[in-house]
Amino acid sequence: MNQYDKAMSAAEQQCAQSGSRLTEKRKHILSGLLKSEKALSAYELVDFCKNEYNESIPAMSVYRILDFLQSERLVHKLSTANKYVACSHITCKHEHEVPQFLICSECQHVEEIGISKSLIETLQKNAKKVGFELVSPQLEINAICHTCLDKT
Amino acid sequence: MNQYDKAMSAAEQQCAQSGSRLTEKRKHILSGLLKSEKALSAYELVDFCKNEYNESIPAMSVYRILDFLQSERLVHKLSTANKYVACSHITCKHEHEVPQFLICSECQHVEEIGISKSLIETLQKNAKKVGFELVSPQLEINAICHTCLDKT
DNA sequence: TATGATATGATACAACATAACATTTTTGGG
DNA sequence: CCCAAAAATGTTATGTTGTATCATATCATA
Repeated sequence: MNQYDKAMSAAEQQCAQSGSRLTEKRKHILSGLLKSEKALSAYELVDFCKNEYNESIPAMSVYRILDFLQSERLVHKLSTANKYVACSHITCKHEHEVPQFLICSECQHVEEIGISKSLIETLQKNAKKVGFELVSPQLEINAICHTCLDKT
Repeated sequence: MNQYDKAMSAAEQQCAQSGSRLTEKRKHILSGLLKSEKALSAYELVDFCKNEYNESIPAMSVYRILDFLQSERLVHKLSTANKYVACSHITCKHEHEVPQFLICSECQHVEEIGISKSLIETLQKNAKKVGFELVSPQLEINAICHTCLDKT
């Protein structure tokens, strides 16, 4: 079974477990994110569904579906880009770590990595110094991927 | 001289040094950010100029002025919030560090702190592992400030 | 099959942002 | 001092992201 199918079936499982439904439309949106190299905007997902499935989903519904997928921890929102990505760890069993996203400023390619406990502790300590408590931090860092670096 | 005046005069100096002009309108926008507890959107700055100076600046101009102020390193954009803040270190002489912003999810209060060399190195190393080079990273972390924590 | 809960549709609009072109203001050389 | 070039700002239109509200459809089950 390839990565895409694995992710889809893991998503099914996740929803079954939480007693929610992974409907056709929700699957289509998730599939768009899984198949894409880049993070996609809600409106790009509207286009994807039109092109791939000849299905017209209103933007409103896409936003709702994205909210649902985020609540199931299947999708992340990149707030710096106003775009969405499938969680890279859908197929993992272990608890999700605090996610960190590296976003290529050139090609928009995104890598999701975990943050080590010690790094989080450092961030927490620094935050505390100025009177803040981290809640559910998520790091988004703009960088350049090696593919794009090599091109220049 | 109070903090506000210090910041303004440091901004003047900075612009003089780089051979650019800190016009009235640019000063007004910067003053809005300096006086505000929170990060402000471009449109909130339009309102500020109307209220404070009875001056109607089109949104377009505010965006241009914000671009200018950012290029002079007097202002930062918080991409997660689509809002803008005055740099906390306008009055410092030393080189600007990579900035990190703690943003209160409740009251929108923002604290800017520097990131230690060692923390940056760690981030850099982690990025490299997945094929990315940091360029000019900026961390934005959503958290809760103690004032808001105490309220609940 | 009726009922309530969940999911989706339709319409309108708010908030953030930029493109393209026009006008005004500033500045420095003749 | 005046003119030309450069810089700053104005005007208008439009693009992009996101939400509010109310209507309708679909599903799960008693």
